[in-house]
Amino acid sequence: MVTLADVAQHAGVSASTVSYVLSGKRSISASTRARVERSIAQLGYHPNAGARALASSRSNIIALMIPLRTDMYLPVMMEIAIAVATTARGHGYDVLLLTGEEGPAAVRRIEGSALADAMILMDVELEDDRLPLLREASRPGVLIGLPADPAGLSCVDLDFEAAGALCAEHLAGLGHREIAVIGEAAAVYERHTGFAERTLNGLRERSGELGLRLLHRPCEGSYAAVAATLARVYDERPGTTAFVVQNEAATDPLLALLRQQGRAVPEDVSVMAICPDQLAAHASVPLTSVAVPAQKMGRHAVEQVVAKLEGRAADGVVLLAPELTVRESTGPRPVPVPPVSPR
Amino acid sequence: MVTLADVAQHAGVSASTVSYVLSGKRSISASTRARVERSIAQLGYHPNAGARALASSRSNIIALMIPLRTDMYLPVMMEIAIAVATTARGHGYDVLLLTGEEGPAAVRRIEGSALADAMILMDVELEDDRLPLLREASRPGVLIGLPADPAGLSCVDLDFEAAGALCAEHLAGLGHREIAVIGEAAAVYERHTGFAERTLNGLRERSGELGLRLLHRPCEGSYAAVAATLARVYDERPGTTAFVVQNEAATDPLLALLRQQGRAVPEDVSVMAICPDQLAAHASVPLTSVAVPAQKMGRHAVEQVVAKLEGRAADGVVLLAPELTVRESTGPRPVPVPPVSPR
DNA sequence: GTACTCTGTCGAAGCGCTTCGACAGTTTCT
DNA sequence: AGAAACTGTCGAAGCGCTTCGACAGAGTAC
Repeated sequence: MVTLADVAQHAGVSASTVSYVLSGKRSISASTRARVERSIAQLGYHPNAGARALASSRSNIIALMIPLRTDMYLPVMMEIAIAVATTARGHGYDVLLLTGEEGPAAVRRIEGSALADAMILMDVELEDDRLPLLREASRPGVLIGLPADPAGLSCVDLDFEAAGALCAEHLAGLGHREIAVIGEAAAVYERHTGFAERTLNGLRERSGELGLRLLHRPCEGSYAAVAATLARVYDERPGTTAFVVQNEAATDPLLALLRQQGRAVPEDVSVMAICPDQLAAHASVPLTSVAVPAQKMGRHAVEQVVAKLEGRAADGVVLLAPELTVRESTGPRPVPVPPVSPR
Repeated sequence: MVTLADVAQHAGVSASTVSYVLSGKRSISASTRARVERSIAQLGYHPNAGARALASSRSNIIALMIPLRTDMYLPVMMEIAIAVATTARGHGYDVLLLTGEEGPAAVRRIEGSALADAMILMDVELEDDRLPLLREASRPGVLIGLPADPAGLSCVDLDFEAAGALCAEHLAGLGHREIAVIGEAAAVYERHTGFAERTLNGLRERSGELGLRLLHRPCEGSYAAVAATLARVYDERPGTTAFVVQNEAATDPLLALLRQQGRAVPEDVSVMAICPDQLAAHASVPLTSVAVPAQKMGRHAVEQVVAKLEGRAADGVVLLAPELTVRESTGPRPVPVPPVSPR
């Protein structure tokens, strides 16, 4: 194991000089710097993380807490996690992966042990147990999601209200009057993760202004569940001409079922989704969608957290503006065919 | 920040005694232990991770290197990652998340900086750059996957050859004679990640023994790609009566397309998949499948790595036996309808 | 030429923990 | 009763690094 002292000896300088070369916190003459850098390279020196953390009280680690739930939108979580890890590395940080399992105790543990310099929390609920602890913590934290009370915290999320509104506008603009929302599984609403409710609020409000009739049904992602929900929708609102889907797993089954029922998309019925772009683009009918920008969210969260660590950012909520991409699954409202009058 | 010394003073003992209470490496009288433990609880003490790592040269961190590729089987990766994190926590370890981006340099960095005590690598290629470094490293490593030469390394993976064989057996047992394999995207084969090739080997070998005709086509997961592949298959082998799918994303499109073409599953054509159980169970036709046991793999990898850290395990390859679950998508080979002879 | 300011380097202290050897006090053996 | 073996606790050293104050030497100001 190569140590700072080894490098110092090899370069013929003192240990502190090597340290200053590494950190840049004091000026070093060009010749000394070069000599030290050569020694570092030759010896293959890497600073010991523990010693560094102990001496500087900075671990250069960011903790990322992901939900444990294995039932839901894993791809989005994974994309965020990868974006977080990649961005963090770019800023010289490593990422510690925590699962939601430990709950608030994890926050305390990280804080107490100085394992990480900061935390990023995913899957935040409206009244999350971890938030009070995070507010008191001496280390910065950033949420991906939006709790009921974001005071004293930094948050990054998609503006789901605006996303909902955007959907309503798009469909209203195409002349639709009755639309159905295929939502997340009921459990998601019960957990009050917020994003689903916010989408719904946005949809409802804008729909009201635009004179759309809205029907919302939570729905599991399985084929059978989508089939049941669809049947119910047409039963309750036969005049439905457009769907908004906010459940990644439900889009494919929905398209398959509509096709099976002889309803052409978008000629007979329009479908739009709130989901990652990749998914929308690869569906059996490329879907008009509002993107869930997983990568961007991960990147923003890290940048926010790093900014706070460097003391050049305050708390605040960042809501990313939703972007609508029109693909092939939405079209004008079909002209209602007048029933053939029996003569 | 509460330190060991604070606890010691509060409990009226020396620092070393507190340390021994924590580690259990020397015997401590029951009364002292109780007193110390009460102080720890009262003060809310957490050992400083950096100091601990420095003094003991063990960080209690396991590094997990996941692929950066955002194109492929993210859910499986995520499931493994979550299982790794959960299991590791159960053994007192935290997990550091690295992306494949850094490549071999990451191995060197972890080794040099003593950031982690051990590494788990995912998405291992047959001739992986990281392996030589890992073999020389002083810290144990475990691969999830199977490289060309596993000598000097520990590996955990599904026995994909056996999985392939199992598929062939199942279909042969139902009387099928011509089967088509819808494989992973061509890029996966080109990358030589191994698992796809191994599956194919298993399928080929057993098919040969059982007199099955096999057709293999790599295929992207998008709807359009599956449609093209399917058309090609029926063009080249009109007598195909069963499909084996090894590409999570392709199953749904395949089922939808078959339905669309008026081919009933399993009456007219059988479909089986190699994919996580959850996915198979929720498809539009519940799929007979060989499970990819993501969680089990993650758990095994951690247990192996912990065993090595504790000096009670050697290198070795663990191939998990595949398990076939018969659901509703496979049935006996349809009786060929003799063409109606024109009279 | 004296007084001052910079610049570049060094030595030493100390971060909070683990661990080794020492040792007082108690048991057990003979 | 004395030797031998434990038990339970303590003090001190040291893990590899950062950082503070000190200081020699060079440059600048008057």
